[in-house]
Amino acid sequence: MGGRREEILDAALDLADERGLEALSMRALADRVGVTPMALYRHVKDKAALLDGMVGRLLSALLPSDTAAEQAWDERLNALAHACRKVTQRHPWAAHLLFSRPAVTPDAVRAVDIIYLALIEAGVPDPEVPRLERLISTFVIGFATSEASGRFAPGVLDPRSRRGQLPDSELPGHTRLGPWLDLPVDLTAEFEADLSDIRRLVVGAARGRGEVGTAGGRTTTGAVDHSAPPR
Amino acid sequence: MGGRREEILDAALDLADERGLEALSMRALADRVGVTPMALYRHVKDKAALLDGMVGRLLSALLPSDTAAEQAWDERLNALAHACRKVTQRHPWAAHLLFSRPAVTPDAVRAVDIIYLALIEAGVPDPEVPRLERLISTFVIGFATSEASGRFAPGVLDPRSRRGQLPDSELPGHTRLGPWLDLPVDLTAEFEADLSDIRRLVVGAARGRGEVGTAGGRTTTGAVDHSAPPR
DNA sequence: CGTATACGTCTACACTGTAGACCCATGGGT
DNA sequence: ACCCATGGGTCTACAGTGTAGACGTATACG
Repeated sequence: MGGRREEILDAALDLADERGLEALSMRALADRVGVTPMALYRHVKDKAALLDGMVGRLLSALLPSDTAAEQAWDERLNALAHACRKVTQRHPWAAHLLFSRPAVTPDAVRAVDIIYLALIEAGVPDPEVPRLERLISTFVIGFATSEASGRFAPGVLDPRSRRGQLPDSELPGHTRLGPWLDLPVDLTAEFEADLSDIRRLVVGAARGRGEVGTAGGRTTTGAVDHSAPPR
Repeated sequence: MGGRREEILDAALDLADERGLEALSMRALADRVGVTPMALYRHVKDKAALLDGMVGRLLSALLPSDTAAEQAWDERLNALAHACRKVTQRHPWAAHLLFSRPAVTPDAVRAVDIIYLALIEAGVPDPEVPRLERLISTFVIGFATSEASGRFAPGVLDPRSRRGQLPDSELPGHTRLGPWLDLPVDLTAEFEADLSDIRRLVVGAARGRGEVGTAGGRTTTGAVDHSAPPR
């Protein structure tokens, strides 16, 4: 009963993987399923709904495949982050959709809950947890999207020629960093390092930390007000 | 000489602001400019090039409007971040484009340079600067995009009904956080808090920091190898 | 004068998403 | 035996989309 919808979604996934998202038209998809374009609308309200269904399928297939709940909080966070990156590596077209559609599917909520639990276990005070969840997920999805859509490096022009557009005097930072900019980046290592930094940030939030403050004399604590519990 | 192109780009900006990005067709734009669709192609290679030109114009108009270079590094970072968010607040459609098109325009490079300089001045060791720049810009753009495309909250369903899809036993994190999830979030305050956290992360990278380590016994330092300077 | 250059128009093509009407097999219920 | 609801599929048609190609025209410069 109704396995047809999943067939269609999977066909759409394959098609997008092979020929890119912009090649995913209702007609092309119908062709691949071996059916008339309009037949798809029996199983999918819209093209938008089709896309939603596709990311839903991705999330359910790859995110909460966690058999191990015995790991430490930071390992669980890491696993989730890497799973997310793996998805957008396998399906680069999906990255943008993760941003456009709010995380409203059950599996997405489940993923959020995993992060909540990890933060709580890390000792982050309850009122801070939602903010940190958003911070983490935003960064992870942002990194994955940047990588998938080529915002990080190579592009068509290497950093050298990119810089060439402007006189060196306009770009003191670039000239100062000089050779460091030209080496190829190992994005996996960088992702790891970033996650490690974020982990540090979480443990910082776990102890009340107010003394680490910035060098610039600013006094904001980085915490939103949580003096009074909500009614 | 060629002021026509800017006229067209500005008309496109206005149109996208008023009626959204999906209403920006070559025909509609041509109408607004008072011209035939094909006339646009004299000034713009593609529709893609049109979009690129639009974000270029946004960046050049709003990002490096910095008259004050006398501020401390963290204030300059803050200013840049807030400018970015302001852009995507005024032009929500632009958020996705920031991710899709690599930062290749001169103004984008200039923005990157500003971040480089700030990090250097903060005392971050040279080899770490590019990574931290990517981390920061990724987060800032990610936050702006999330906000602009409704990934953060309200959406159509409030958190209560969202949670309702799943049994509470499946979402221990949500139930534990309970009331904190239902209050409206002040995204401006949250952004500020996030930036403050990131600032802390930067000063952490500035001193060699290796002792803060995670609670879980993991020993990664978060730094990529920078023992040997590149040739 | 001639000619190049910038700008614009018209027509046409191949595609897109999708509304509306119609068709046909299956399986119960009466 | 009938009827008819339901799930699946087809055909046609419409309004839009981006854009290639050929053709026009007006100004500026040799």
